[in-house]
Amino acid sequence: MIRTNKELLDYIKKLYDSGTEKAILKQEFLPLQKLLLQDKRVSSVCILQTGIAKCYLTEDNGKDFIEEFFGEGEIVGEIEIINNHPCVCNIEAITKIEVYKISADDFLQLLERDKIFNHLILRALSAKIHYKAIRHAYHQSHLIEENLQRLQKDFPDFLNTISKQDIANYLGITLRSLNRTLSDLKVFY
Amino acid sequence: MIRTNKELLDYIKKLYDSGTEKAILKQEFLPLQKLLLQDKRVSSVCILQTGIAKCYLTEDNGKDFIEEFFGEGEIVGEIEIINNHPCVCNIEAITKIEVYKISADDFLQLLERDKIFNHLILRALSAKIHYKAIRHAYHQSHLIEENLQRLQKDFPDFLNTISKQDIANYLGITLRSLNRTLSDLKVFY
DNA sequence: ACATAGAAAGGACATTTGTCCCAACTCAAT
DNA sequence: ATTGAGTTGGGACAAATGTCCTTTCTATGT
Repeated sequence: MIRTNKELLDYIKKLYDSGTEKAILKQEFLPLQKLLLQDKRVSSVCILQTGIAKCYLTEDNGKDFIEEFFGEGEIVGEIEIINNHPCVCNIEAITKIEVYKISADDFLQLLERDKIFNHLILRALSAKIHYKAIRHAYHQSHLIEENLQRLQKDFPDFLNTISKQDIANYLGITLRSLNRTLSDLKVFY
Repeated sequence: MIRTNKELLDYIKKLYDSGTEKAILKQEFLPLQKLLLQDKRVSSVCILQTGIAKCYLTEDNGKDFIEEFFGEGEIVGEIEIINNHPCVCNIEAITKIEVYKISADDFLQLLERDKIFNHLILRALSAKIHYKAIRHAYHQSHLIEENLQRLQKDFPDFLNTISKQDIANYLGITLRSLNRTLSDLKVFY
C-alpha cells in the first residue's frame, strides 16, 4: 500500500553524499503541500527520503482517485519527463517529507551517462507497472471487504496512518461504503 | 483500448531488416495460443508486428481481469525480465499475430549497449504506467455506462473486434451487467 | 469559553451491479 | 441433420454500493 524503493534511495543518497553530483538538491514539504500538480509542466523529479505522499488524480466529475501512497525511495515526475507530457497526477505530502530533487535536464543526462542509475529507473518503472497491474485486477475482481482484508494484511496499521477519506479514494469507493464495511468486519476492533 | 507503439515497432523493424542484429527472431501465434503464462518464467520479450493479443490476470477466485489489449509495436515480457520475476499476466493471441522475439539475455544487452533502444523502452514503460493510471482512475470513478461511452469514443468498432466476455473482463464487470448497460444505451445500435 | 471546520459514524433509501437462471443462435465436428 | 460447445441476450431476484442527511467528536483559532 505504501510503496518504497530502497535500492534507488540508497544510490541517490550515495551520489548526494559523495558531493560529486551537483545535480541533486534537497528540499522539504509540509503536510498538504504539493510536489506536483496535475496537468502542469513537470520541471524536476523528486525521490522521497522520508515521509509519505499521496499520488492522486482528480476526475472530470470531481472525484479523487488515489493511485498510490509513496514512501522512502519512491520517485515522482520521471514518467512525465521521459515522455515529455504534462503531469498525470497530483502529488501531495501527507506527513512532512524530505526529498532529493533533480531537474528534468539533469535527470535525462543522468539516465544517459550513468548505467547504474539507468537500470534503477528501468526497475522502478517496471515495479510500478507490476504493482498497478496486480492491485487493479484485485480491486476490480473482489468485494470491498476482501480489499480491506488485503490492505490490513500487508499494512496492519493503515487505519491509523491514512485518513478514512484517503482510504476510500484509494479503493475507489465512498466513505459511507468504507465505514459500513469496516463495522461489519469486527476484526478491526 | 488497443495499445500500440509505432516508434518501437519501426525501430525493431529497422534492426531486424538491417540483418546486423542476430538477436531478433520472428514468430507466429494463432488465436488462443499463449505467448506468456502467468507465474511462469519469462525467457524472452515479444514485440507485436501484427494482430491483437490480450494481457490478462487470473485471480484467486477464478475471475479473469484484462489489463490491456495489445496491438502493433507493443512489447510484452520486458517488465519481468528487467525485474527478474515470474510472469505477471497471461498473454494470449486474439487474432493471428506475428512477433519479433528477443531472448532475455539479448534484450538486457541491447538495453545496455543501444542508447536509442534503451530510451524507447523507458518511454514504453512510462506510457504503460500513464495509461494504466488514467484508465483505472476512470473505471473506479465512473459508472459502467460512462465507461462504455468512453470505449466507444476512442475505439468505435470495439464491439465487432472484441468478444463481449473480454470487454466485460476488461471493465471488471459481469457479462450480464455489460449486456444490460448496452441495451440501455441504444446509441450502440 | 466559544465558534467553526473537518473527520468520523451511521440511518434510510435509491441505484447499480451481481447471481442464477433459461433460451436462442452460431459454428464446427460428426 | 444432429449434437455439443461457445456466444449472446435477458428475466427475476439478491447483494453490494452510492446518495443524502444528521449527529458527534476533536482540534484549532479567536
